[in-house]
Amino acid sequence: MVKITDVARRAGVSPSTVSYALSGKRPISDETRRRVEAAARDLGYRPHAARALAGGEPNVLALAAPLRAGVHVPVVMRLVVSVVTTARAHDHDVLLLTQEEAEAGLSRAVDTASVGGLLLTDVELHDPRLPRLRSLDRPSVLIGVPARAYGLTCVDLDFRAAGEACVNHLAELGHRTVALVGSPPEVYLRRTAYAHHLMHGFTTAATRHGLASSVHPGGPDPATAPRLAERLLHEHPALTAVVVHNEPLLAPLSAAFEHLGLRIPADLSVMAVCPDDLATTPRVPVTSVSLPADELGAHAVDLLIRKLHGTPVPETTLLAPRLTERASTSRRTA
Amino acid sequence: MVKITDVARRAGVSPSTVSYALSGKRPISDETRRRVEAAARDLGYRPHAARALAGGEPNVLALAAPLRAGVHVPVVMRLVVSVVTTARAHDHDVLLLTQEEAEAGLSRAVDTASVGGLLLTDVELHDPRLPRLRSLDRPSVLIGVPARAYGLTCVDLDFRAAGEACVNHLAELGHRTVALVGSPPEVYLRRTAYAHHLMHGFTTAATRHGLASSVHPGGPDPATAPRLAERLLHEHPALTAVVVHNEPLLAPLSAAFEHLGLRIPADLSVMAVCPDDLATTPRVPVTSVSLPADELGAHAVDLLIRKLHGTPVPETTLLAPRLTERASTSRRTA
DNA sequence: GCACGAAGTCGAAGCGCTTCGACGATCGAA
DNA sequence: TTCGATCGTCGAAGCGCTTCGACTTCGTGC
Repeated sequence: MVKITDVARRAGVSPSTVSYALSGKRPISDETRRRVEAAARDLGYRPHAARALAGGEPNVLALAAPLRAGVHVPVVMRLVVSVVTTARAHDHDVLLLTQEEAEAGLSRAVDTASVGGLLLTDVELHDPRLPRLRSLDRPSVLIGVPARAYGLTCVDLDFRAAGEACVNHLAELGHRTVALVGSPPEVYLRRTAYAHHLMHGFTTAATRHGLASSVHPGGPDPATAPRLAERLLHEHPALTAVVVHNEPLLAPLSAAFEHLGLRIPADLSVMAVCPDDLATTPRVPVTSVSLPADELGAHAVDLLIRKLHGTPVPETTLLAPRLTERASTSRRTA
Repeated sequence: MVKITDVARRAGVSPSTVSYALSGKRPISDETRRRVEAAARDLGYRPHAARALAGGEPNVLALAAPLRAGVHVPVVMRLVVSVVTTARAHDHDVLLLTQEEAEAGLSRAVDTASVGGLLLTDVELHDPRLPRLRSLDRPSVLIGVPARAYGLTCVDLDFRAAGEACVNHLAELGHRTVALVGSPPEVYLRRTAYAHHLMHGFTTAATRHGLASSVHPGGPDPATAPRLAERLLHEHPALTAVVVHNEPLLAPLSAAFEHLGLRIPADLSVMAVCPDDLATTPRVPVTSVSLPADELGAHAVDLLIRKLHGTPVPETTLLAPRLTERASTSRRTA
């Protein structure tokens, strides 16, 4: 392993000069800097973790991504990838924490490895990790907005507005009875923030528009789609529009409705809240509010990096929902 | 932050005694050890990364999981989770590296953070990361078996045997014309190890049994399933059995065949190589060779930890394929 | 021509921890 | 009783790096 003294010797300067030349924290003559840089390059010098010890900036972020039951894996994965990629762009690596020891894991990560900041996903309204998080004096960013966000930095899609946007769209199209097919029950039982906010927005907007509305957690298993479709139609005969906030169910549910003889959108309008590419999977492309997992991850990391630099950042950043009309929604005809 | 001197002061001993008491590397009287442990507990002491600097064991593993096009995300995620979980059980954390800078990332990880060992997934037959890996003198484990595995430690499902097992099973059932629906083309273009080995096993066994066989890369998009089903039947009129090694395509492809009027297994036997729970997704549960992602991740970490401890480990570990008969295969009747 | 500040460099200290070499105490064996 | 071995503990060194406080040159203004 090539160390800073090796570089110093080769460049004919002292270690501290190498440090300054490489970090730019003190003025160094062009001549010297060039020699140092050349030496570093020739030797393949890469600074060692000791940097963190000696007061250098830590360059690892911890990502707490508990993969809990009921979350759609590909979406989480996209988030993870965008986090890692963005972190790399800022010259940081990512330490991955999962379910196990969620709370203790945070503390451990903070001082065991040279973790500079924390990123939490799958945030619950009353997330048990928050007290620990507040007590740790490390910058952190939540991907998701808990009930009490005071003093925390949060980013998320504005799920409440997303729910409202769906209902507004359907109300404008003249629909009077709408249903939300949401995440699996366990997601609501945990009071997962995003699911809660979306449902809240959906219900509120429906009430405001005077629509009849109902909410149905959907199983994660696509095989349950046909049964669910039947149940919806049976329990709500006047139903003319469905909002699906459940990725694995979207395509099979659309198919199931068509199987039951409903034409989309003529007989039933379908909307979704999901990543854009999923919205085009069903036979009829689905009008949807985009779930920008990549953007969320990138934004979260950007904020965290800013906090690491001591730049003040907004407390809660909500990405405005983007609704894209596709072929699955139309004016109510029935 | 609580440091070792704090604990030492509170326990009324010197820092070195604390270190020894906690690590057990030298005999310490019960009395003293208890006091030290109590002090550490009271103060909430957790050792800092400096440990690595001073010659302690590094406790971070790097997981290089390039999420390349065409791989089935949920399977990778399962692998990742089992790696993280198992690593935690061994008191290690996991640094996640993705696509970007695959090769440089390895080197960086090794000396920037206190990474003790490396785990590579998505291994290609002639993986460009291998030279770098060999030059780094850090223990590593590949999840996947490249063409030249000499001097490396690899773990994987025995995909070759898996391919053979499928064909053997079908041959025993009297099938004479079989097809393999494989991973997306890009996976083969990269010469991804697992896909290659499975195809190889499939083809070899088919030849040995004198079966007519064909191989068809399958798109990742479920929507392409109906077309693919038609094409298969059209190009191979005598086809009576299909092996699917393509998770997202399994259910839609089964459905597509049934849609075309084929009864499974009466008219067409279907097999899969996939995680067990996916095999039960299609209407007719599919006879399958299990893809034990959890086991693979756990095993890989176990091996890596053993290597970190200096224990010799086998060069290549191949998990024997486990074939489970379900309702989708039967004796050829046609 | 001199004092003074800026530019450029260096040496040394210290980050939190482990580990090596001592050192006193205790104990059994001679 | 004495000697050596063992046990339990401590102090100090050092891991690779950053940073602070000098110190030495210069160039500039008067």
